[in-house]
Amino acid sequence: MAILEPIARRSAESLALDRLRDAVLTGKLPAGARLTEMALADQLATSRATIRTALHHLVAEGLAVQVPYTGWMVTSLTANDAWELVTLRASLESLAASLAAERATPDARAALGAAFDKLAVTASSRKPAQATAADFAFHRAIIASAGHDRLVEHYRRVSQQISVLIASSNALMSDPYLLVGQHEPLYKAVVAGKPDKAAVLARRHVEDEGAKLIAHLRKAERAVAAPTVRRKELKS
Amino acid sequence: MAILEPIARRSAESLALDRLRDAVLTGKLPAGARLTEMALADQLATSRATIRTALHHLVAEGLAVQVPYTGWMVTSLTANDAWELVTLRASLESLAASLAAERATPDARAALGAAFDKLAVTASSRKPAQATAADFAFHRAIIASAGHDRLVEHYRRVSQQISVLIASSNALMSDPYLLVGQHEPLYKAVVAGKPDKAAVLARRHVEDEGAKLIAHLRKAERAVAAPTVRRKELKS
DNA sequence: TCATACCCGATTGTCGACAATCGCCAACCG
DNA sequence: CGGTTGGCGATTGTCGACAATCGGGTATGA
Repeated sequence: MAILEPIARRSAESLALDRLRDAVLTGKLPAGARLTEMALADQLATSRATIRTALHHLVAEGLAVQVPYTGWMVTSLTANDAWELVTLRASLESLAASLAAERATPDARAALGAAFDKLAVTASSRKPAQATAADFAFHRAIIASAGHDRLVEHYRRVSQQISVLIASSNALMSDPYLLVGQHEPLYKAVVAGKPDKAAVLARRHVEDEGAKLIAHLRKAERAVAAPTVRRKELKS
Repeated sequence: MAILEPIARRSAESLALDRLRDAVLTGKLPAGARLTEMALADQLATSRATIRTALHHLVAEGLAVQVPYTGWMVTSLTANDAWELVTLRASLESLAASLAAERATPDARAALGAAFDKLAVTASSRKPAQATAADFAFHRAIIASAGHDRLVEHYRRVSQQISVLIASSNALMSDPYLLVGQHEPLYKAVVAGKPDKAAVLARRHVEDEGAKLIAHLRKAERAVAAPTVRRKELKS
């Protein structure tokens, strides 16, 4: 019966949001960039109203901020923000690991195994970008295995901002070759169904990696006198 | 010098958001209520655009949901949602208690003490509504003491939904007389500067209270066949 | 030379109107 | 009589125009 796929007719708002989110996460719109409604409306060939709701969603996702009567800009994050994000992520991921170990379905276990295998493959191939992607995907798989919709949503908000942080700071993450060893204990604890151990390992892993990121950012902050973003840099 | 307060000229959007949030949290707009832009625009005497951005914020706060081309409605929560909210709140509050115990400033400690005293007073006065308010305020004080802006934001989102849940279910919370004893160990652990103990106590307290709420909701769900909200009930 | 007041461009805030879409219901056909 | 199709009312999605507000620059005066 089901021969034809449904054609997804999506609203312009939703399309605009996807474009904007992608541009931010890939760094095409760098942290701190000013977003003017008219310019975006021109570029995406829609009206300001459409752009406006897309920007509201972007703010809800933590990727942009709005200052009244002045404008919108891509979230700009400091080392202190990084600390906030890491501590939050550690708590959320710890909860997810615990739940995943406790109540993961066969499907979830399979997805988790696939994500871990993918991580192993990309890690040995030594391509940093792919390895980082697989790293994030593995963590997302753990979150998904928890069977907790709101947790997914909160985690998404936090991890997306961390993505921006990493992209905008050229932070060098761990050597891909080490990735497998860093994730293996957590993976095993989850599939072995040991909630408490999984929770501890998840927290420690996130905090360890986070500590490197934060240290990197603190050093960078000391090096440059942070230029406050002013109203001028429009640029077509 | 500071004799006159600055007059806060706020945008209509912001005012509308406040009205809507208040209506939801006080139950004047009950869970599951349909929100039509035109009706709200009429009542608040603004345009649909203003209402729309306010509704977007309400969604971001977790108090409403939007279904494309169909409408907006006040968040309607099930027992499973309650489980999600409680587990999340426990993790967030545990983190907050740990941080608060570790790095709370004198100001924060003072605020915490005031909140606890207020709780003790209202608890002995046996006015359920005030006691519940003081309960929430005490927990908010702990979150604030953590010095973690994003944690405040995430916690707010979770706790507001729990408020809706409690208000809409007439869930009877603990006897006010017991409130002090339930919070005292946590309070002492925080001001004594014992992060690990505070974290454990916070988690346990939230989960214990949450278990009661969830049990209450499960029973209520079994009793009534949940009526699916349809498009009809408009009501002027 | 410095402080003050004013003006001006840029951008968001607000509005009303039109188009697209959805769910329901009745008419229709087998 | 059951199922399908088409239309209808209601609501959101999208648009362009005008008003309110902000920040910076400039003229003005002592």
